[in-house]
Amino acid sequence: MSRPPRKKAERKSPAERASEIADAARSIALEQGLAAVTLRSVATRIDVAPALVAHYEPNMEALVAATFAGVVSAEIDEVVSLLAEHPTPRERLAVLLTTLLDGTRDDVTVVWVEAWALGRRNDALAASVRQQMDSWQAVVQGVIESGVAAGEFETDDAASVAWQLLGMIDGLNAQALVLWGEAASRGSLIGHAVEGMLGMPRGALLVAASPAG
Amino acid sequence: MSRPPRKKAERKSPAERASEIADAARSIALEQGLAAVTLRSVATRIDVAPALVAHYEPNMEALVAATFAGVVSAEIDEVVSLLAEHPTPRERLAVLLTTLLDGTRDDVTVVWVEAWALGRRNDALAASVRQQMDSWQAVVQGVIESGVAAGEFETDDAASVAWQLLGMIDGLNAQALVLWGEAASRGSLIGHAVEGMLGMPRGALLVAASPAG
DNA sequence: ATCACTATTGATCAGATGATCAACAACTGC
DNA sequence: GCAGTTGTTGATCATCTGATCAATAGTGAT
Repeated sequence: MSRPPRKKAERKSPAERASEIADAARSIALEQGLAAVTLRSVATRIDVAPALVAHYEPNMEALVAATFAGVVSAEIDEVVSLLAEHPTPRERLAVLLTTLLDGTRDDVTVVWVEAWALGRRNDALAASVRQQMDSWQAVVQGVIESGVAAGEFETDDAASVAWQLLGMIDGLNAQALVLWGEAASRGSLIGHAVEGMLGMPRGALLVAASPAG
Repeated sequence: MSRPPRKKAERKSPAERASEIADAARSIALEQGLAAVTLRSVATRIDVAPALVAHYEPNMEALVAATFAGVVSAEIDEVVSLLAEHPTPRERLAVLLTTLLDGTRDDVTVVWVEAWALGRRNDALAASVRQQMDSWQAVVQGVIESGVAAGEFETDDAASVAWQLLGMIDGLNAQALVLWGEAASRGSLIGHAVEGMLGMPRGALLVAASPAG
């Protein structure tokens, strides 16, 4: 009862239509997960025939993979610029943990979780996943290395610590996504865990993390 | 070229057939993931008509949920009995981390990851996931509490530490599943993380963890 | 041996999915 | 204006999914 049968879509330039498709795919992914990004769901959202979406994309695997990459790289950029606002490595690490674990980005977490699962049957997506994980790792490793250089952290393998940290964050977010209220608040204890990994005194990391936290 | 067209399935007792179906679903889940557990894949594996599987199960959601629960509860039982072989809480915790992070159970990790994703569209599965997470948490919490009582660990919230620990383990396993060789070895650093969470001296946890490790 | 019971099946449905292609129609350049 | 280019579409396919149901054929009880 809500579909005024679409007449004909406005004719647009390929570039414009392509980005419209990408945007639609992106918002569907964030709202309903990657699995909901289908030929027809994308077409419906921008009020266009399914065949048009197929015309613009080589195949759906590619669109899903590209959508995943877009969502995650946007998240990375956002966090990176947030980190840039803070002077010391300790602060940056604290902000990193806080912002990634406060539940603000649960929609992105859903995308991650579905990407891990779908990636087992979508090679292009699997490649995107590995690539974005590498990007994340590079960001975290950078923070850690600067902290080591500044004498705030202590480790001889910043790369591994970065991987470990990412794994922990992802796991806690996935867990929170499923339990949703049942589990303990994430983030309070991970501080001590990270202190342990980086040879910091107990409580040194999250002291005065956010001004009004 | 490999299907001698099935003639007729042997007639079996309901109990026997039901467990045969459960077993088939279980092995499919471990070999190919939960998403591969379909009416037809299960029927094919036990060489039976799809309708028979439907006859034994109220619906596929239920079978998938039950299969997940079966896989995970078996894993829990296995780990619990492994823990029972070790006397001190510190050893038990070390064994717990080691056995869950050595890659031995990657097939179960796949099931977990797909359960998180599929659970968003399968309520019965979502309920099973929450239930099994609770079971896991209880096991870990028990280890931690015994360690606190023995004066080996230090925390005033064993429940939260258990949740945190599980989240970390799940995340690291999921990560290892995707990267598979690219990432650092899991488990070496988590020891220090856990030491941080439980107020232990650096290196105290994984010393002499496994006899020949 | 015959009968009632029931495990099992083939056929079939409805609903998704991705994908292709000839045809239409709106621009653009001449 | 007219023609060529091309964005767009409807129709249609092939596959996969879960699910239902009347009909068949073993099985155990009498």
